[in-house]
Amino acid sequence: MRSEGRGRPRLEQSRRPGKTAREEILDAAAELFTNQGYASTSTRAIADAVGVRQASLYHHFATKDDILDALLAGTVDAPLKLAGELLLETGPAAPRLHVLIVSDVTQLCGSRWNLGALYLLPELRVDRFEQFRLRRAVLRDHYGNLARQVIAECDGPPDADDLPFRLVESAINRRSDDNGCPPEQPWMIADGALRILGWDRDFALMRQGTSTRLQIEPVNVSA
Amino acid sequence: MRSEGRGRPRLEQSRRPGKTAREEILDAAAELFTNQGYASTSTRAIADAVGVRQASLYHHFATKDDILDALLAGTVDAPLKLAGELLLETGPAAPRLHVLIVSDVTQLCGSRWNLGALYLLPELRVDRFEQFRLRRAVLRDHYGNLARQVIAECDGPPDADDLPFRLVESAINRRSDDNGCPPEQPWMIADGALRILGWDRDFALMRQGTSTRLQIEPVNVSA
DNA sequence: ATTATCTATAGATCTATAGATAATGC
DNA sequence: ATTATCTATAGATCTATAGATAATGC
Repeated sequence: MRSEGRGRPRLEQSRRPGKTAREEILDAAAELFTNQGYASTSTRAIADAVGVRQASLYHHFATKDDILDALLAGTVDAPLKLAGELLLETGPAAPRLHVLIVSDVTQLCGSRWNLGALYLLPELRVDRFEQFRLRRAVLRDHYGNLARQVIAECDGPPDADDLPFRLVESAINRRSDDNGCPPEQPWMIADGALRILGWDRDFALMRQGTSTRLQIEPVNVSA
Repeated sequence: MRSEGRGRPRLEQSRRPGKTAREEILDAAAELFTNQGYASTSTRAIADAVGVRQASLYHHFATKDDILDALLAGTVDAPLKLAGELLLETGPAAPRLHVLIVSDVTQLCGSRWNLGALYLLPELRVDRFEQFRLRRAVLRDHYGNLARQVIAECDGPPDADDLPFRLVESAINRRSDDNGCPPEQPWMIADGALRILGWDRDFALMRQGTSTRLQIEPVNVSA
């Protein structure tokens, strides 16, 4: 995979996807963290999965925490950016929320490893990960913002504003329980989020609009 | 807390709730596992939190895994029992699902420690915890069963049958993110679950029936 | 000279076991 | 005798650092 580079050659051939050693390490760590747990995965195990010596990891990451942080940061950036853009748009909130959800759930279900399963780790409660916790809280707040607009538009239940975010993240649990999501998962969750906010109009039309905007192949409404 | 018992006296006084040493250990472990993580919590830390020597734990539990298993088992028993009973009843499914959800979410939000946060631990993927995984899968299946009945009754979206279970467990995430749930959380989730299945009738009446059956004080419908 | 790897290891754990000890129960 | 604790420790880790080595770049 890697062409021969600068430093001393490795003893074993590279087996991981990734153009750089850093990417190889992140891929191996993601697999092990999601399948065996963060604290239960030793730096030795990561190194073995990459095909380098344990100490070599420390040329690329100062600590084990830094590896986890790099993985987590990568999962919130895109959703946060999209949510920020959608919040600035005008017009009815329902289609914007629908787009955000389909995009996020597609990402959560389709990413190479189910990194979302690490979001609830008690290990993240320390200072080291405050940055990540804050960014996820901002994303949650953006969801709440859009949700409250939808509720106002449909005269829906005022308390339900946190539920769309929770439904989106439930894709993580489903993927973990079933070793994957069904292809319709993003649409199912997006429709469900609108329904739970009191929106009850033409779901087929809504899906059409979202699939056009995201340039994702649409999935038929099943009801 | 404990009256002087059979064996050699402890060096330190007991500081934990629990009538037996076993209960004290479980309480300490629950606090540490949910706040610092399972693998990151050493048996020494548990022993310190109880006020005994590290080796003394092994008189009550053969391994650290056994402590976790005992904690997890305690969280599924009651929901599983109630779900089984409700499934055997006849009549419309919506009120039965509503009762199950209010009961389960009340439990998830009100238990002393947020043990649900351990459900997604990758560490549970090993044989040792198959029993627990199976029981949780059965509970999920019961939810799916009731959900499909509601969907049939209301001509709701057929794909949504997994979502009530996911909404219920989202209370775990909320509790983790906000260090607690608002008091209306069980009702909000129960109503939301029905709504997402296409049920859209008198929520106030439904809450009334559930609160009567569970002998829980009702919470006003906010919409 | 710089870079990325390697070997070797310090020092700090961590789980679990062996066996002694100090209570109560019979 | 039985029970629940204690002390002590074996043996296996685990993270991170120090310093050597083998490439490329200038």
